[in-house]
Amino acid sequence: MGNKIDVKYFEMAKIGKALAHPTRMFIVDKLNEKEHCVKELTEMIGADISTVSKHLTVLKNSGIVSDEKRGNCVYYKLECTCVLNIFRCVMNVIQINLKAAMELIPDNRN
Amino acid sequence: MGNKIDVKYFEMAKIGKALAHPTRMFIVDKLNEKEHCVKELTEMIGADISTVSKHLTVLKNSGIVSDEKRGNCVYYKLECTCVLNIFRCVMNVIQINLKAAMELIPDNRN
DNA sequence: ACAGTATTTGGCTATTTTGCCAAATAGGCA
DNA sequence: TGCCTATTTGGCAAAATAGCCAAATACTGT
Repeated sequence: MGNKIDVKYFEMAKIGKALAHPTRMFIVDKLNEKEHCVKELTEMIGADISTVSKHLTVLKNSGIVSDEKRGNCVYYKLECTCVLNIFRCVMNVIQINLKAAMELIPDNRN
Repeated sequence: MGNKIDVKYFEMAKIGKALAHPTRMFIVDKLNEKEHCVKELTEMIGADISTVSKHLTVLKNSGIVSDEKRGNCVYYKLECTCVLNIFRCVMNVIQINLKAAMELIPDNRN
């Protein structure tokens, strides 16, 4: 790969990677409302619990979420709420894309 | 994969994926300053030009950058400047992570 | 200690992503 | 037209990611 890329960009990409999966985006969105344990998230997602656990590990390793064990369960919560800015921006990009796509469609008033 | 994940999160993850590579983070950072053609970026990055071209295609497909052909060259520029918020947030997360890491290191005043 | 619940880890396969090379395409200019 | 530069595309091998199952781990309550 490119050998002139500063370490900084690898760190940044690590956060990008953490957000590069629908399930993880979903998790971040849910944790925004309130903390959840693995089992709760698993039920919402509908995948194997080991899969969900691994997604949570990815998010934790990137620093986006943190976990705390209480009793039988491990609760995850958003560590950095500025991630929500990312959400807003992402929705913005999607909207821009959508608008551009609409313009390609022939106007049906003609 | 999880069958209960809304389409919305797939769209969001598509943008995450676009930012999930050091080279692409680098490109976004450079395009923030000013537009660049593929050759210029390739020289900065130090990879094969076809590789850089493919990274740019990924960014373009996600809607983050746009391209314009002028004469012999194709110039790319940031389409959605709100991506810079993502940058700020990402740097923020990195800083938080760093601080946490520092606290693990035994204080050398002792 | 034992059973039950919640979570993580190991292992394996399937899929996706990368990155290089070579070839194709496009525009500028003699 | 023919040559040169810039860029994209096709193809392929290497690497990274995802998701499931089974097994290991951790904590609760009996």
